[in-house]
Amino acid sequence: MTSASTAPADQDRKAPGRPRSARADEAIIDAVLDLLAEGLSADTMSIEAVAARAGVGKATIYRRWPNKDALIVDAVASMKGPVPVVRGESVRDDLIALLSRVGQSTDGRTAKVMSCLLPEIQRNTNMHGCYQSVIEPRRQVMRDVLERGVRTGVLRPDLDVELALSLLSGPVLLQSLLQWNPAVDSRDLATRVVDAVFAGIAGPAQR
Amino acid sequence: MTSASTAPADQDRKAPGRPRSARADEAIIDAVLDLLAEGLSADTMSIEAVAARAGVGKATIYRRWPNKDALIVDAVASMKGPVPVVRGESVRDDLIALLSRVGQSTDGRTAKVMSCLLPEIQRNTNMHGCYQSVIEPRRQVMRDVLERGVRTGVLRPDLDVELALSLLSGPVLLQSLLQWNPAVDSRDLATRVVDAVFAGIAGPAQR
Amino acid sequence: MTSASTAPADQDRKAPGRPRSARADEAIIDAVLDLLAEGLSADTMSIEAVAARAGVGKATIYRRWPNKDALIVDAVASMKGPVPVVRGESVRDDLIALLSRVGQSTDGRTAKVMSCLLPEIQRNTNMHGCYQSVIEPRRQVMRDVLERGVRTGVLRPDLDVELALSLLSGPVLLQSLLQWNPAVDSRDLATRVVDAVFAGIAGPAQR
Amino acid sequence: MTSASTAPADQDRKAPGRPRSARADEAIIDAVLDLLAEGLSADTMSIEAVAARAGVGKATIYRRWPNKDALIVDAVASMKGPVPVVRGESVRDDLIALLSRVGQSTDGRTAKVMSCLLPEIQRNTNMHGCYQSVIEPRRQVMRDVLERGVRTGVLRPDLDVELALSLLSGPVLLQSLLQWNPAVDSRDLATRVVDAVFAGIAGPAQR
DNA sequence: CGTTAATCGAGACGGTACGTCCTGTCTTCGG
DNA sequence: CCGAAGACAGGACGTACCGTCTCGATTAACG
Repeated sequence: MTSASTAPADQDRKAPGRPRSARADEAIIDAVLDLLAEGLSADTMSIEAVAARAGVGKATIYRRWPNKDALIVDAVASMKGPVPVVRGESVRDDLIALLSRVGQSTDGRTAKVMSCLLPEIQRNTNMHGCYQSVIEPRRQVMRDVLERGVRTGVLRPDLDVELALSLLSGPVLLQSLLQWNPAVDSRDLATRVVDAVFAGIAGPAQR
Repeated sequence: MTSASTAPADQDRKAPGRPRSARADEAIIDAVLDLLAEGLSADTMSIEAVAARAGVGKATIYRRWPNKDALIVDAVASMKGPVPVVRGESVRDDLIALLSRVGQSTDGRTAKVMSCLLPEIQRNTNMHGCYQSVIEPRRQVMRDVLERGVRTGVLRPDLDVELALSLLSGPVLLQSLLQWNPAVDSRDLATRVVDAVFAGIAGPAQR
Repeated sequence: MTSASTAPADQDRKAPGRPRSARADEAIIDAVLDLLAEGLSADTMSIEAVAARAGVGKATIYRRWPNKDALIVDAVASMKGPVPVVRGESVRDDLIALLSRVGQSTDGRTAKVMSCLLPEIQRNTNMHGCYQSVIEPRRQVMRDVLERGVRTGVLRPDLDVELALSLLSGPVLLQSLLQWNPAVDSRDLATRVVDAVFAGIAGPAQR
Repeated sequence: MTSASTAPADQDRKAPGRPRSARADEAIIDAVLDLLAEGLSADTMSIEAVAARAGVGKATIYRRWPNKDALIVDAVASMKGPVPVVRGESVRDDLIALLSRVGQSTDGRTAKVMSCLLPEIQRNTNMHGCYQSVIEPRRQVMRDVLERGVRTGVLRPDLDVELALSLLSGPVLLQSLLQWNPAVDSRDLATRVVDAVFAGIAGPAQR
């Protein structure tokens, strides 16, 4: 996933010279996440600070990533961990479980860092690769759940899956992005969103 | 609205010396919007570039705004124009009208600039004032429409208005933020979102 | 003399904007001379160290001089002080006086710094301006003395003045450049060189 | 002469392992001389460029020389070739012959490189070894010629040999160092210097 | 003939300095 | 007093080398 990963099977030829230090990779990624968690934005964070924190020369960073954006993309991607797996029984429970993970993580700093990712994407062309590696796989899991729901009749047969994807993830993402209310419980919000989207908001006069 | 605007009627005392040039104000705001429309982010945009584009000295900018963030907030706020007014007949039509305006504008550059605003808010404390002056008024208009819907029975009597606000604006904002599909028509998306949220996505097996 | 000297009479138009600080000029030159006197060579000396020592930003240095070489040339030139004036009575005494000053100065650091100048000249094209501003004026003084000697008959009527210039200054400069023997007294060496060049080294068998 | 030359007779123990490549030695020295001849100074020349030009790893250079200065000293020393031998008949002709070689060589690049040597000596302590191996032997040859001249009566009996050494070599070295006039013929200059120093420059009024 | 050990090329390592650019403040001038 | 122009101290940028190190692959002489 890391752009600098020297896939050993890419070519049978292995690279000459001293191999790159895995410890440096870790230290750099860790330093980026630390600094992001300390509240620095992607632009405020300086490469020099990353190098100092990681105990690494600047060149060691620039050897691996062409620019700060690529570095941050990789750092964030590494933090997200594996793509979640759903239980596959209840469509509603699966959706709640998936949405609960948005903007939350076992690791404390994940929550702070995650919201740095989306903003950069739309305004920074270099960040578009991030979408592919991080966001899209998770969207695909949710898409699968929705299609299963259509097949089993839990969801409307004429459902626009992409639209439903937006209906569900939009509100949750917006909350984590803008943190209008940081006290909101992630699981509780997810439950309320799923239920409301399932049932609709129309009243008696509408039907 | 401009934080530095020396409202002449604010005090009976008139300012001594040369009054500030209104032309400079306009030129500066215009330059900021131009640069944002050209794709620069709030951080990439340098004050020096704004000054050069506006044909103005840097001091003239710093005399009016304490820092770059405040300048951008004002620039974006000035661009959004007046708070929209709804027709007040059909709740559904009013919601569609409001959501259609998100991420779109008569002015071509508005669409590009708007999505620069939200990302900055949650990570930049200086930007929180922006929320108050730009976003919240528009949320209030939609909140009013939703409450009217509850009263008239078009919406559920037990509706959580804030949640409904998120359900409706989340998907639309997310689309404009991430521009997953730039070809999406703004009005069409708004219509589909409103209808889906009204009716819900649950299928026959669910009921 | 300073390349950055904003000659006020150069144009009747005076520069707009804030004028350059004379204190910064002095502080920078002083820092360069200090560092050179501490034994750093022209290459070992870093611009960053100069800026730190002078309490000045790097940009303030680069605004005045295009590169390190030009800075050093100016620093050394400023140190040499005014072109010496001879008494004009005895040709021999004038030559001894002029040669004594080579590689020596009342200021302690001058001696250490001076020898940094010549080596750079021949190998660094940027340094050629230094020759014009520092060395050549002093050569001209000695040239005048020699021509006076030819007119008064103290020196041969067919004397090649340029060659004599080399005969006299070569040995003295070489001593100061290479410091083969740092204990050599500057005035004593000058006296012995002048007398030997006057009389020649040929023995009885030669005449 | 090479400081790193593992004299095989130095110890009876011969080194185990793969012996050092003589081709690498040559290639490195050659690359240094090439780069110097291309106008790079001792400091401008980077070890990395030497390694690249020589087709050699950097470690192969650092295994042989402790630093750049030592490398350059050896490179220049190797270029100077053997100490010249004089014919021993005419003192004047021998001196002219010796001085003509200063700053000139059959090899085209020698002339360019030689003047890089002296400047470094006096300001770079690491270079002092260079004086011993290159310059002093040549000075000794000239010293012998001068002492022979004193014995045979061609030169003054009370001649200060060291001073005479400076009188003769100073002007010639200075010319090659500063290249005030690159068109000067080396042999012609030597002749004029020797004759002038022999005869002195004093005129009729002096005697 | 296989072991051993120093060599080779290549290049990554932690650093330092480069020269450029931008920030937010200041200092001058003319209007 | 305002406006423009621009200098100021500071600091991050991305590049280039430094001198050291770590690789796999040679390349001899020794056992």
